[in-house]
Amino acid sequence: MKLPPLVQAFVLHFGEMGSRWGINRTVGQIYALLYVSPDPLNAEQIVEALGVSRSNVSMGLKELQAWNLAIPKHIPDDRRDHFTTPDDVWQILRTLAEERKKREVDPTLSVLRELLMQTPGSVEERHAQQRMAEMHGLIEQLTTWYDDVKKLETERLASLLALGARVTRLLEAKDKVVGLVRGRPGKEG
Amino acid sequence: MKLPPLVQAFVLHFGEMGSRWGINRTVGQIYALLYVSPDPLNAEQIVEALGVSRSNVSMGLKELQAWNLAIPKHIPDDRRDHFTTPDDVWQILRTLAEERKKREVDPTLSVLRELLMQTPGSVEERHAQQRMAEMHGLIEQLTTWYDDVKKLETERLASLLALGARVTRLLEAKDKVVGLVRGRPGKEG
DNA sequence: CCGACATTTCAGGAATTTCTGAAATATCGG
DNA sequence: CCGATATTTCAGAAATTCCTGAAATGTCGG
Repeated sequence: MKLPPLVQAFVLHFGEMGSRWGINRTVGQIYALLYVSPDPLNAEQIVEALGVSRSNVSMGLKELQAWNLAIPKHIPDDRRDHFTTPDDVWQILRTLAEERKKREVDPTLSVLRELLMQTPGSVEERHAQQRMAEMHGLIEQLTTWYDDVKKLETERLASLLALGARVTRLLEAKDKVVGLVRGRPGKEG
Repeated sequence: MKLPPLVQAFVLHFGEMGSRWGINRTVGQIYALLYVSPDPLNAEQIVEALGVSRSNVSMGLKELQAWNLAIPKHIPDDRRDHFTTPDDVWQILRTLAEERKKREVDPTLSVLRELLMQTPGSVEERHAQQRMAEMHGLIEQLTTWYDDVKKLETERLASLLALGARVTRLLEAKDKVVGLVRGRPGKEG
């Protein structure tokens, strides 16, 4: 691997973190490399930069494309595929959230739904089902919120983030004034 | 593994998902089992329920404790350690977020900070640093928001979630009325 | 259809992670 | 301190995941 020191450090870090993020080292490194690269790179350039096999790069790029984290960019008069990462970091965040939800949350949600349909055959199963219902409720609430928030444009999302928890205070104030929660007064004393 | 069908299905699912969550099968299964169990379980009971080795359970429990996802419960007149999961699913969510942040985000944040301190030695490094700065900015904003929000009690967090993206509309309305953003008028036309 | 080049597939070896059984350590009542 | 019981450690076996090189497949201009 022959890369400017700064880039190399970044790439190596992403490789190491890979396992914690549920991707493998090469995939992490390829992503990092594409992310900081000023121009789209082709597979051969990645091979040279990272010192891994051509086939490994091919598989890594395929996985990154499945994650929508590497996008092919055609370079005129060049038959080889070139790749970049989406350049807007907010878009990357959305993509990441979407894909992780799809892979890590949705399957569990559907299993929970299925199990909650069944009739418990014992006290233990009855209790287990109650716990599953709690988990299901939480996940459903989170995903509903997520589906809702992901539609926001970057600018609004950003300003919402910037507001942080202060948002509650604002809402409470507003609650009192406008009677937002359908006539009920504010909750806190 | 001899478990009521409902429980078994749940446990097996968590085992399978384990790899996607970055934990191993046994750890996932132990967690699932404890989660749906009406009473705290000791290591031997887990061994019997899951059909894995005693030592594996020991290691699994240790890891879950490191994640604060298994908590020891002392049973009177019994020398053996018994374990449960925290019962409030919201608390579990917080714990999970906290631990994942610590393991998956913080190291990257500190690497980024370090690399951003260095002086770039070429145009490529200059560009790479700019990209890193973008990533750093995003992560920092997210963690600031997270630090802020995690202090909210469950009830407020829940009602904030329930509000979802509608929160922006409320804020815009309020913005216009109260002049929240320090005298600036609302942004959209 | 051919030849040149680009990419993908895939069997099997390498590396890593997980799991086990045996031994070591810890903790308790007496 | 002893014996009984509970837990942890850890070396190596088992399982899984990752990576490579070779072969197959795809794609283009001519």
